[in-house]
Amino acid sequence: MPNSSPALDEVDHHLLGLLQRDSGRTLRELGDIVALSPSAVKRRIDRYRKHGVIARQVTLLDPIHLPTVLLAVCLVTLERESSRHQQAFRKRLLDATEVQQIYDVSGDWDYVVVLACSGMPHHTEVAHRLFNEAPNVRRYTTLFVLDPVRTSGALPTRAPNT
Amino acid sequence: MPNSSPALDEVDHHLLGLLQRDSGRTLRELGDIVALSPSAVKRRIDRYRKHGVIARQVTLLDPIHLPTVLLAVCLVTLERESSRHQQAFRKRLLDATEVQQIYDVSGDWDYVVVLACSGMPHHTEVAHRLFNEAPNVRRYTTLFVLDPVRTSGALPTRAPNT
DNA sequence: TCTGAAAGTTTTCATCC
DNA sequence: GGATGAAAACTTTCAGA
Repeated sequence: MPNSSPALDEVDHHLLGLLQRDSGRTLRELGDIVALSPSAVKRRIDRYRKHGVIARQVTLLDPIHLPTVLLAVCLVTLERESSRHQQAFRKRLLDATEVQQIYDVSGDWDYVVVLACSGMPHHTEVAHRLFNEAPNVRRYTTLFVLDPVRTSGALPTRAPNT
Repeated sequence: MPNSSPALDEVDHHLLGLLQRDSGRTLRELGDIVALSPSAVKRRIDRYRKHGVIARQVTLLDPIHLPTVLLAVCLVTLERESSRHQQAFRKRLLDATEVQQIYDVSGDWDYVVVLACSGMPHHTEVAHRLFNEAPNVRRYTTLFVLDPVRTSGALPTRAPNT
């Protein structure tokens, strides 16, 4: 069970926004921006980590500079929504390194899955394994990414007018 | 125009994989893993940056710990694919902070757009502004995210069997 | 291009407010 | 919670191979 996070104040929202856009700044730079000492900034960041608000820090690569990368958005509907089958389907996806994103959604489809493969043969193999061979996929369609216009963004840490 | 990247060797693939999963390691830790001195690791990372392979370093938040966040995947088809209208549509999306991801895709839809809003009223307002008020959106559908099973992943830096 | 060491910064931590 | 300052750790740079 995740820790219930204490309320975030203005400085927290500011810091989390800064960190989501660029995690390369030093504690001093962050402190200068939010008017706090480096150690005060550190204590806050340590708290976000402890409470799980911060999941992790990563380096994002530019797909444009990796010409072999073939991104695809797959829309999937399962045969039955029994918990057991859902779990099996999810596990299969989570175990595949090619699966960039998985969203369990409501609406016309059950899942949105973003695949990052190295070329079409790789994609075909992965899609076949994940979707055709799965016992409970009713239907799926693949939208190949022609241009990854934006591939990551920040999450809002609070309500819009707060 | 982006620099054409020189070929990546084994160590490069290894390093880029490590950095994509966790950018918090020190040069020494990375060096221990790939059997290189800290300065050799640094020279390589500097090179990735210079060539644009590394886009940026960011902190990822856990949507589960931001209970107000409402994620949605929107599928959009435009009225006409004229370059001018495409550009206007893209600019609108790129200017909106709520737009997490934008994929220009082939297939049943023209664009896949991931929105991160703070609650349903916010989402409704954003979707209305981006899709209903746009002059060239023929149709769109919204898949609300019930569970963000996985929200980020690494890109493959090379072909699968290389 | 690597290593290893020196110089410069940043992070960490103990202490006090 | 926050500030400060000193110690530890890390990054950066550069000479030498």
